[in-house]
Amino acid sequence: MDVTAILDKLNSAQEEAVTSDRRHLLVLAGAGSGKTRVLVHRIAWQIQVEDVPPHAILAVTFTNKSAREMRERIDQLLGMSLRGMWVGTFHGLAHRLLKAHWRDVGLVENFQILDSDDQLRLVKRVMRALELDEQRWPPRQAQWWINAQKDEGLRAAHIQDSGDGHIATMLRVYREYEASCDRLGVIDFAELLLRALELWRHHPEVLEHYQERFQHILVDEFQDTNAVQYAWLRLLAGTRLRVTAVGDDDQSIYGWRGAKVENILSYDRDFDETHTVRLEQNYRSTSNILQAANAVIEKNSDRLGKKLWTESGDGEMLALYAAFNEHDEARYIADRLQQWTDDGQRRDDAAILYRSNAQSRVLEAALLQAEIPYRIYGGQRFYERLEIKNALAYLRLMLNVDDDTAFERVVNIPARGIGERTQDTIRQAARASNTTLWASSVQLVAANRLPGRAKNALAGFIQLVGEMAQGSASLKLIEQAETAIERSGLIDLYRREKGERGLARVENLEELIAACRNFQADDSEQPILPQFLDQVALDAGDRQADEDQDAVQLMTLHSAKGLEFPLVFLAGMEENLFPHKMSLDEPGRLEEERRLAYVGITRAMQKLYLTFAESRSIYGTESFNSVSRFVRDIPSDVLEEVRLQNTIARPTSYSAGAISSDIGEDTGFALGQLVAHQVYGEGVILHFEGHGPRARVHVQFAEVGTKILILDSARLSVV
DNA sequence: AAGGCAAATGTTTTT
DNA sequence: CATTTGCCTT
Repeated sequence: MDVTAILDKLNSAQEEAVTSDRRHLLVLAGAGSGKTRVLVHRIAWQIQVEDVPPHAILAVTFTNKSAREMRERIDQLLGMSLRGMWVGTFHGLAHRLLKAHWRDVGLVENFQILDSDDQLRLVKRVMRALELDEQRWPPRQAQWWINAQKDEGLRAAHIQDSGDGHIATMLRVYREYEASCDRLGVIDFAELLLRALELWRHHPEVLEHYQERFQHILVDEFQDTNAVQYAWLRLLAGTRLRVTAVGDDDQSIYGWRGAKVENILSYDRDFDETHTVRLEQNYRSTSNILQAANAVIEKNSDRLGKKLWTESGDGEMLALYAAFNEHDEARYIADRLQQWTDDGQRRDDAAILYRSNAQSRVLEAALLQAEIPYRIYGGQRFYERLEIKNALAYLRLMLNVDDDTAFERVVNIPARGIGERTQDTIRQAARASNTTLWASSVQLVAANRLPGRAKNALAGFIQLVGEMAQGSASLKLIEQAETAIERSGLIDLYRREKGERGLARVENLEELIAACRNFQADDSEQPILPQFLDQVALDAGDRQADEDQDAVQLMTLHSAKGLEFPLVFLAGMEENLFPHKMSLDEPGRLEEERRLAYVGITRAMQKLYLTFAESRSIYGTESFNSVSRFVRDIPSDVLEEVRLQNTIARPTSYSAGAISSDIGEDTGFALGQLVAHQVYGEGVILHFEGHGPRARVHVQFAEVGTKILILDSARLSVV
């Protein structure tokens, strides 16, 4: 076997990782160090050199995107398709297992997946049934709590009722929620993983079967595994399977979602015969950028420790822009982007990253004004949109009229006179006779136990769905989707909806049809619709953005993980915003913010701009934050501060809002001068900044504190 | 049952 | 500030 193709172009650390023959392997892969490459090449190594059959390999990722990418790259490298190899997300694999072993874990055969939106609805209903005050007990919080327990592997029965009011209440909701899920035959995302774990725990024979089948497990983004995923892996690994874990403790940014960095920190304790390889050579960024990243992350404790380096040159300095406010910040970024494209660069190569979504508005406005095309990532995902979920609910009903979740969702959409009252009656009847909403509706109509109007409306619905379902199993997927969207009246409903919104909804429904057209079933023997619905439930649907236009990318730091851009802006580098004020009190959470900063910095390949605003309006109130501590951690020899007209070396400290100043010679004012403002009253001039029309002045007012004003428009008068 | 208004509320979100 | 939510009216 010629192994040169597999080892070709790997550096020594990468090669060490690819070829390691110790039982377990931990690859600590720094940002931009060729992590996916190592994973893919190691799989190729196992198949071609170690003669492991593809079906004995299990590769686990977190996102569908990376699963797809991995599969593609292996196919490419080996020049063949590896049928039989399992590559998927934790959730996808869990789903696959549960589909095969539903009986063993107490599920119904056609169990449905509950997404977070459906989950919240169900939690709400449960809480209403328990007569809990929604003010006092926000359903979102209960949902959060339940998921947190599940992520830790705790069922309601495992949790001790400490008598504490809060926990006791949450526990009651959890119990009821569990019961409801069982009754409805639905499972949420966390439950997929938990059941898959219980499958191993309670069915050794099943576990053994898979332990015999697989020889290698490879896990990507290992730092993001939660307690259940980790336990699942350890059980599967048993004493024979070999595990390759690839991850970066410095990029663990999902702790708030249950991810445990500890898993990677304690890997070689829990798995014996472990070899650890560090990938520290970076192929992405300039040396200056890496220096900044290293300096920021070094301040964290509890690291396994890594230092990125590169063979490429220093590159450009990092730039820091101190904006007067968020609008100034946005305008500055737009200016730089304009220049970038004027220099002949692609907008696609530039990204603006921020801590929270709320920051995107102002940036958008500035880009719009500057006529710079942009694309926003994040926000609502395709399959989570209202109109899409409604269409899918009709599809689910066509497949199975007893799908209560779907029934409830669309029984009155479009409005057909089946209001809250009628629905309540149906629910009660269903519960009383222990049957589904559909069955009890049929009974209620037949038994004439509803007011005339409601009865007719409900009978109409029953007939409609019945007709839609009729013979639909023999139709093509796309025809079924058309039925769901048109016959249900959904499309007309949204066509009538006025404004942008209605238009967008109609377009989205058309998009759904297109998705059906393109859908490829895994198993062509089986009916296609259920396969489509399952896939949709587990795939958020890559955010539908028109890829064709060259556009600047806007996204949160979290969504930027794994991506890279020649030009990056990190906007809003301010205390309280980043690190976010919610994370300030706990050291652990602060460290996660720091890792987020590290992730942000390491996205940049050539040029990195850091910007912050001295004044920022958040939710209507103005706040003055100092520059982020993460900026202050960047060594001054790789960072230069940008001023409006000229560039000066970065001052050594930013303490107490000290901003270097130019003297406003031609302004008629002097430092320390007493001035008056029409609104703020009297104050003292502290600093001048900039020149010409954008010159700013810092004034300490007696009554309202320090304000930064644009000199031209402030209309200050000498006292 | 739909539409209008006031009130509440606002970190990050792979599945 | 701006959007979503829930309550209330017709």
